[in-house]
Amino acid sequence: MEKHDAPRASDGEGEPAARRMKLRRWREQGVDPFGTRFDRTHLSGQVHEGFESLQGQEVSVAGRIIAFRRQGRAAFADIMDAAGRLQVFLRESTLGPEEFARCLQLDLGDIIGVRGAVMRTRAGETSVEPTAVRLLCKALRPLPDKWHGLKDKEVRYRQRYLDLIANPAVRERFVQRSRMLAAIRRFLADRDFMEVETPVLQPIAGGTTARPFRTHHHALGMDLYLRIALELHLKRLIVGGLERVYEIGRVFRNEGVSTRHNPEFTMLELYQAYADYHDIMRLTEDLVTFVAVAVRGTTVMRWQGREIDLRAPWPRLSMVRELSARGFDVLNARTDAAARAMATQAGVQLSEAATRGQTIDALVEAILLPTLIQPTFLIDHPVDISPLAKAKAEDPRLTCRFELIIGGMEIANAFSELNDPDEQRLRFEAQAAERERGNDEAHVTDEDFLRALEYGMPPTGGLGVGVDRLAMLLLEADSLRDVILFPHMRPDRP
RNA sequence: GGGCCUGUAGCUCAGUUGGCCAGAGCAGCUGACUCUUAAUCAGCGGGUCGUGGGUUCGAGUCCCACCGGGCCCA
Repeated sequence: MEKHDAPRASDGEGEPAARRMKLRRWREQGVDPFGTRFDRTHLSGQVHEGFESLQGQEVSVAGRIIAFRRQGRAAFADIMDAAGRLQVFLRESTLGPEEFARCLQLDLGDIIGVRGAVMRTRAGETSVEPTAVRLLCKALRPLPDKWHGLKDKEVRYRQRYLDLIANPAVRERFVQRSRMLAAIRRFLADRDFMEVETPVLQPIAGGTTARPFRTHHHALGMDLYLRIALELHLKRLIVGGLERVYEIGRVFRNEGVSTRHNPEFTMLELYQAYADYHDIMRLTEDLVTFVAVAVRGTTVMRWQGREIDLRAPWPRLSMVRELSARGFDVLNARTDAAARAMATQAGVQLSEAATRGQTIDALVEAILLPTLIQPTFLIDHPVDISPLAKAKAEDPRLTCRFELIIGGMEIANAFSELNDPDEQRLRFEAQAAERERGNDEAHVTDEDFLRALEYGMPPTGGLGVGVDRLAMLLLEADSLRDVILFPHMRPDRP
């Protein structure tokens, strides 16, 4: 194979080989292609916004080259930094022939720092005309197509950094997600909630009904589980007198992957002593509208082709009454079997052992949820699917619990926390019986938690919010994968 | 778990009924150009057509299996 002085794609495996050759050339010229630091004075946005006062002034800017237009003894490079793009106007007469020639070795994707005067081109483009250009990082792979961008969803999720480089809207969405989290923290801080962190690795995974991930602690020689909820530790803190606590953290559930499910996702859970679930409903209304206005400046969202107005108050809807109104009086069916028959009739598949509560739950999901587009508090959950919630005094078959439904999605779940340790023990025992019957999602008895309750937990209202789903709504995303930076994917085969 | 769709150059895509069909644009390389901004102009290189089988004289194209991804449903 004939060797040329200039890099040729045909010499190796295409473009990466050409870039490797340029890498060598920079080194031969005494330039470290992976620089250390650069004193930046301005972001691209500041140059654009402050042009009037900056014109003619020297600034230092840095960023990735995303476009390069050669024009004889001049060239235009567009660089991208955290704030956006900025044009760099490279001229041989300003840089000198040697330095200019060097700049022509730059590739799309390289990261450079430049120092020069702020100016405007004849075409009116605000630019920096550098007297010095420094290579800060050589890119060894080419960027996605400059015009069509990066569309392949698999690559976008697996190599999110490329998505962020190529698609500004994606970057903006994650900036907004960050603002959303900040707004939640601000809201809770204003109400004297204290942020805490509790264990992810647990000997038993409780706080909800879900299948956990299992892992192993070698030194202790024991299996541990990744948490499926934050609940039980946070309630221990209420016992300990912290009174208003919250945690925003990752939980892990060993279930399927879809546009609305990711095996690890972010939960917000908060607990407020001396409150009940009615208080928590009002708090939830305030929280969600506050965050919506903070992030979007409005309570009106456009989501999956529908308009959703988050303005409070939101209706409270009894699930059992609602089902009953549609001819499914499951709660008062004579037997569990009769209850199941109603569901089957409605075309809902159930296991043979489904309890009345599970039957109601399945019917709600099939019949009610899809109709609840505007924010709605669904209340009156059966006690057997709510093992940690206080029962209603007026009907002990139901609990003081609500789920917030928006856009047909469960966004939040809350209740007046059960604080009677003996009652809690009975609930755990009922769950254990469930497990015996083969439901491996049933709640596991947590003796340590029961002991904590025996010391006394004040009446408490608790709330859990699916942060990613809330993000879908507020950021108007169709899929969870569009609000999670690195959604779960099967391992890529090399 | 079920159904539908999908995988061709670094990126975005086209490839008729199976037959000079392995292509285009961008990106890359060479050259020209000191105000471009999807720069332009001339030329050049680049492919295990997801993987493995099968049918056929002949497969990117048809069949089967597998791998990955997307959407919808339970």
